[in-house]
Amino acid sequence: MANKLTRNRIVDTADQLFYEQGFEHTSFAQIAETLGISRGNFYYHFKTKDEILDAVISHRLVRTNSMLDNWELEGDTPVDRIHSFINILVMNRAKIKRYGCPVGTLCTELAKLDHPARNHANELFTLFRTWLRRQFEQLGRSDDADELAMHLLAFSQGVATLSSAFQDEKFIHNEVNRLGDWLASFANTINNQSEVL
Amino acid sequence: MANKLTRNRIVDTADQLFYEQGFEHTSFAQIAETLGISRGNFYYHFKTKDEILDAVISHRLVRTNSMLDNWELEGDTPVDRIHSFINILVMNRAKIKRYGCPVGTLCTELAKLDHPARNHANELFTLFRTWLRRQFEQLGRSDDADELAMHLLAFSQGVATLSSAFQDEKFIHNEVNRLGDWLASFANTINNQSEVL
DNA sequence: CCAAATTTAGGACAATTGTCCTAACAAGTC
DNA sequence: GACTTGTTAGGACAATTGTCCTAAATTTGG
Repeated sequence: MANKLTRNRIVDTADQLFYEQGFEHTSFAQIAETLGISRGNFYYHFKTKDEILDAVISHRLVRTNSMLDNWELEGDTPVDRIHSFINILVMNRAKIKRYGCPVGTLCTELAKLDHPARNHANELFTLFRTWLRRQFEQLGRSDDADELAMHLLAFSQGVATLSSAFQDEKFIHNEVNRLGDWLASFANTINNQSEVL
Repeated sequence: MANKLTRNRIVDTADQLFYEQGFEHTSFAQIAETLGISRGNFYYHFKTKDEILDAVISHRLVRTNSMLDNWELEGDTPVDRIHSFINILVMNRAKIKRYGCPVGTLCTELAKLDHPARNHANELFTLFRTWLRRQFEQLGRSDDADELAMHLLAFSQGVATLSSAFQDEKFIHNEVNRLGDWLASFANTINNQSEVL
């Protein structure tokens, strides 16, 4: 029990490699080699590749959850908090440009593989969706809070996909600024109807 | 030379399988088996897996190009033509729900694999981008035509990603309607500045 | 109808995959 | 210090991967 350390290191490394190379393209051997441990040791901690995937997803869920919790404590207004979400794109722009969105690309891959862990991975999206919905509700938009949450989520996904394809960080900045303007229209007048789109 | 047929059938089948399962997860053997031809025959037409990928991408480029050309002939106004683009989401909603966007998912996968054919695949995006930009220019939005094109492209990507993750066709309809409203704001007043986002 | 060229079938190849086993090592308990 | 438990190493396993070869079959052209 003393050595939860190795297990955690496996999860961390797998997490990173799955993100950068994709789940299927990352092999047992490569994770072990990256860590400098033997495949036998690996097998002791995880019987199957799917088990690592599950552990990685669970780990991401925990991390994402605590990140969202922090934003809820830090941000004074719902607009501030939504801004934190949008700013992920800017903060992680270098990695997004290279590998896309960690959530979106994983879910897309698992969907194509028709992988059992698909629903588990989708919970990551649900986490963001629910959190965003709550923010919009607090903005007095209870009627279309979920719609707005999905809209914002979709758009950030698209920005990640295109900035990766075109290798363009400036595009991220452009669209984030655009989103900032859009978000500002909520702040100015509570309960007004925002512009279309 | 008479038998360009087999080659075409290989490309068609590979195209479909790459879309539904991903490039890496689709094997030589599986394509051959699906077609009912031997792997040896396969090798006669394509020496490497990358060659098939290139052929598939080229084929998609040709098809996409002629589709865009048709839209340019059919649509009376730029708004009509852009509508044709947006409607891809509705037309292909069933497949998009299952496998995501054929262009986006392929580019994402090749980016993670750091595959030589990456740029080739990205030309598919460029095709749409250039075409959309031209439509917006014809709408009198020369200044931000490219920005609008990228914006629209990004958003459709996001819609595809999320509808696939949440297995939700209704979301596609919602967002397409939203885009319709947004687009209408261009039609009503040429050269007005549209709403943010 | 025969010879040349194209196309196909089927199997061999080394390399890699995920999985599994056994033996050695480490650590703590009595 | 012996013994149990948890951890690691290293290799074996069948299956699958992309690639390549050779021989048979088919089509084409004179």
